[in-house]
Amino acid sequence: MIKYAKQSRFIQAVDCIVFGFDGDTLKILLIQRGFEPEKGKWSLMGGFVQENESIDQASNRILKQLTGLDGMYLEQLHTFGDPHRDPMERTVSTAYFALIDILKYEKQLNTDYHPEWFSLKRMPKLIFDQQEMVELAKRRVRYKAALHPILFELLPSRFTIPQLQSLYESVYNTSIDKRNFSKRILATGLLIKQADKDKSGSRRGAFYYQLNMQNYYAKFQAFLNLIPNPTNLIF
Amino acid sequence: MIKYAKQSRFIQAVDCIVFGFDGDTLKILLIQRGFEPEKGKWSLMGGFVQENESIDQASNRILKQLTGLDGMYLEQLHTFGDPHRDPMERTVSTAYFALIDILKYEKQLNTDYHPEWFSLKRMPKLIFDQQEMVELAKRRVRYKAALHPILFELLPSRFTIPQLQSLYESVYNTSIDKRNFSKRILATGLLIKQADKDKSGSRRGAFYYQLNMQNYYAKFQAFLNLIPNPTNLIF
DNA sequence: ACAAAAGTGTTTTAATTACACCCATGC
DNA sequence: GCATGGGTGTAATTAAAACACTTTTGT
Repeated sequence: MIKYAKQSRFIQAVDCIVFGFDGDTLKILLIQRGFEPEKGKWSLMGGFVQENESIDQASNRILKQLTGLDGMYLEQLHTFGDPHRDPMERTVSTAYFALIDILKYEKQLNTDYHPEWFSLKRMPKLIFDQQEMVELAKRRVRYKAALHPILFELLPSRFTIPQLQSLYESVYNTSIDKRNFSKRILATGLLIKQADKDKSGSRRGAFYYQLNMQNYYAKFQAFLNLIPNPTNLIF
Repeated sequence: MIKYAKQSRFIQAVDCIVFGFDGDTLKILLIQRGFEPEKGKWSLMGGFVQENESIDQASNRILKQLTGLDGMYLEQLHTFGDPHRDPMERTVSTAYFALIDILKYEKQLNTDYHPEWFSLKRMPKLIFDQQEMVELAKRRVRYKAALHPILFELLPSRFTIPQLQSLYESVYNTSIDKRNFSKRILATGLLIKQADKDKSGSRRGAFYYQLNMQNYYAKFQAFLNLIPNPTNLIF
């Protein structure tokens, strides 16, 4: 095949920022890097794009290989292309972020590469420019979650409104009035009330809800009001 | 230098979608591709990332080389990595979009590569997956402009409120009540009224305004209400 | 009977929408 | 003097925010 002459060719990498929620704290999944340079250091789930796969496919494959996880929400974040970001060799990396329910994927999580969940507040230093990737991913999640119902991806398929509220509160590091929160959330038409309750959090129990998937897909791209005072947010 | 063994290396490209406004219509800048494959076909401003530059730098360089334009608003859009997107050779392309005032850059526009402005409604077919890039860029601009004051990048430094309104109307393909529009826009605190008027559009003339750059940078990342009924928008 | 979390309704305030007339000017 | 686009104010409506008490139930 004729090829583009005299052009440089680079390694194309993918790095995945996996956010998880365990019902209490927002966490990030890290592994110990399996090869040089920086072998053994805490790192994002990363790898190289192969000849026969798209970068979207590569991100899914790499996540699956390193953690056993698949089928989760995964979105392209940004491409990092500083010529010196990887000291070994020029590497362009496209970062993706994923959102999962830690408990749901607990059994699926493959421990070959010793993945660990870290609280966002107590993360180790990461290699290369991965700290920057994580900062951008955090901002993107906060930004997007103010308008779109992505945080449901962090919860089990059945969840309670108090659980949902505590998730929003931890993402925005704020406290929200529960009367207004439940009004706002129910007004989206995204939730279907279940007949039974989660009794683990209180004596009285809180009703379970499930997503109305029809409405979820239909309204996903629209602007929803999911948090108080969105106009005052700066990212 | 030791390198990553046995990994594929790909061409890394950049494609730029340049949106421009001439006071009347929202347009896109295209050139006739200067090399094979698809030589002579209408195309985005594209090129290859070099050894010594970041992809952000490459996007600026390529725009400058092909059009003479620099210093405009330029933002990374998305990275396209389908293995067959370029039939010649596996190429990963990072798309950027730019926003400029067509008239302001008219003199700076270099015609070596025969760039032409096309109305978004009457665009020729583009090569590879560039149509998809343009669609995504249009959606991104509409999305972002509903919340952030990016459309000012399409206007001269001095502009009138009717001009601004007609820009919003053409981006959202709608008509907006002028009383509400001017209230909304002035309420942002982004505009400084000038003493003189633009007499070109009417006998009476419309006052010029300029951006308050302090407030512009300060509020750029915040959520602003710039269009009516943002909650009803679907992108 | 009481502690602990769930659930709910109303008032107040703020934001958004709808709507119509006068103004300035060049011809 | 009239046609053309520019500029402005107010009332009505809707959405968001503030706020407190009752319910359930395990101990």
